[in-house]
Amino acid sequence: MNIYDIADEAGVSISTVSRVLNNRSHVKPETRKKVEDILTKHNYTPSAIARGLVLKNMNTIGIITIDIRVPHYAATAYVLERELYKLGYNSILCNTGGNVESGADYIQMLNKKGVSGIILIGSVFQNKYIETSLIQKAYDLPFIVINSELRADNTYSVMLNHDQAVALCINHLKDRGYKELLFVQDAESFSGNRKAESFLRHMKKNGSVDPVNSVFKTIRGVEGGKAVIEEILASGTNFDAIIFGSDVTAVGGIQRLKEKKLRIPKDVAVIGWNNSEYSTAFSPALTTVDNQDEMLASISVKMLENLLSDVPVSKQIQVDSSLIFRETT
Amino acid sequence: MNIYDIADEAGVSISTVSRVLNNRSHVKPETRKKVEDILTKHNYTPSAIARGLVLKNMNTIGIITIDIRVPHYAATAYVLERELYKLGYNSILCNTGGNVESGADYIQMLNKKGVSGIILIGSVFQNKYIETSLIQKAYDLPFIVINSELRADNTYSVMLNHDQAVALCINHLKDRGYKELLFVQDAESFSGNRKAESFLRHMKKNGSVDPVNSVFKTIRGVEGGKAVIEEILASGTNFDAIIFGSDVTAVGGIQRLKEKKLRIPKDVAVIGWNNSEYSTAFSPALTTVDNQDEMLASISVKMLENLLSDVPVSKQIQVDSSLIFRETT
DNA sequence: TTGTAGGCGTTATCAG
DNA sequence: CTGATAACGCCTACAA
Repeated sequence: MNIYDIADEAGVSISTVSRVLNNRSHVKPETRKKVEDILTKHNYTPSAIARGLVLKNMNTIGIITIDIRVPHYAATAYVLERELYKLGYNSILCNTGGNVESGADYIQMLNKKGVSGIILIGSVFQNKYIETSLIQKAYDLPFIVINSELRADNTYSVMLNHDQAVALCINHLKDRGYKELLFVQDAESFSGNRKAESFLRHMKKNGSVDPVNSVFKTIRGVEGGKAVIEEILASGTNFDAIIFGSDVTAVGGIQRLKEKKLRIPKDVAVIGWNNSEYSTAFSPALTTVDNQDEMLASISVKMLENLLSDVPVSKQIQVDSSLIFRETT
Repeated sequence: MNIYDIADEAGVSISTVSRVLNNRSHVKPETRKKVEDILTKHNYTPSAIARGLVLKNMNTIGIITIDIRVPHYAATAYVLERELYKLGYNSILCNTGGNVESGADYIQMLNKKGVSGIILIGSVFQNKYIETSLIQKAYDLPFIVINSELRADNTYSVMLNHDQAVALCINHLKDRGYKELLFVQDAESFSGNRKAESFLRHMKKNGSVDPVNSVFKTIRGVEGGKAVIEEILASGTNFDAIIFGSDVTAVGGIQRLKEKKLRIPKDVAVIGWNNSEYSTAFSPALTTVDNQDEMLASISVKMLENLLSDVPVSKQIQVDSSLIFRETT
């Protein structure tokens, strides 16, 4: 059933059918009614593909992430998809699995499928490869990058103000009387690096004795958290507060700290990051940084919407964070 | 840049270009080479939309779920997307947010965008509305339903063998010497109901004294777990083992049990469900049911692939589960 | 082996 | 207010 069939049955031309379909003016009420009846009678829906061909636009956008199973990414993707849908767009989900080439592939596919734009969640691309090959493959598509950045035209970044967030943590801990702060970086991503750098910068500024040795690295997760505590203890570093790059890692860290008979927050204060389910799932409940996933996602959609209607948009937006106080500080 | 431009530059017709594009035979090697050079020179990729119009197929499939933020669903979606991509399909992600009408909307959109099939993760639709309105909107599309079912033609189900999984739990607990088993249902979904029904059936078969009062309901999550323990305790029911509908809820339950000075697994055995991150994040590590998310997803993709190539496919597939033994039993 | 022409289902531009 | 007709970019008989 296509527009011709409808036109025939209504005894009008396809132009008229098209007009009522897109409810344009310049069509007599009676005619409109007649066509609409037939439309609903057949439960007719126009082919988005054919429309896409002429409009060069399928009302879809691509969402690329490393792995949708990461709760933090899923939270972002959820809001993106829902907001986009409200605006009439469908979302094509792409998981690169951490493979950059696979990401470039996706971009090419998305491009030929006529997406209107692409939103990247996190550090999907981290090397220079991207800035040559990849952007060529879709140089006229707008890219929104959440919590990372791409050095190319028509790419826009929306990110947490990591620097401000870290400052929040440090000030809170200082206020509470903690003096020897540590940061645990549990990802080599853009955000991970930013947090660590900010931490170092603030510590130096505060005249901390040995800021350089106050950052420890581990892998994200409960085990990583346990391991890094061992490492910190073994290093002989003095500390009375630890900021973790994410809640899961913090949870692992807390477990090991407890096993070592260190009381929280009496002996050691702990701050997590993400305000995830983990932060309230166990006792003591984690003081944590609100990652603003929903906000970042909403802003990204708004930005894309503006971009697509030629409304000027700033190249980068940073969103301030807030601390959620619970039992570990 | 389109197929005409390429043809012009190569001094051939568009049919020839089309042939090399789809690497068909019947084209002289030299001609092919010549065209290919120009193709790569311009980094040309054919428009999937135009191709879709004539082929009536965009090589995309729709994935509908209630909420991608649910880890269990995200795990499924991840595998679905990756496997589908290997087969050349892109995935359009849809979150209904629990709204059935919104789900029907999605189906209509997917249909007019020319998806080749739709995969539902979980109990996206649970009422009769679906079976009339919804199926009409896309009656010729194949539907694969994971861990739920739809009463309509061309819908196929892939699900965990809940009955076998529950039997596994019960037998394991009995073997360990536990006698008074309880089941906590934490979702009114298809799976949730199936687990509870299976539990009841097995308990009756085993001649349990009061099977009916051995199922308690709560809401999914840490708080739900805590609450249901209070309820169980208040009810005066005797018990020495509890099977929870999911790990998160079990984790909450364990916390409250511990607070009540009940030792695990000495006084009470606990089994979770999903083998999620929660099951190993805390001590004691949860004995849990493997939900087989990856397997269900893989099978779903395989099924869809067969369906799309007219290979006969069974209407329903059930996958046996296994128990992962840890410290709570 | 290659080229021509028609069709896929819309939208858009002109006339009328 | 309405109707031809030409795109949109590709695939595919059918011809050559």
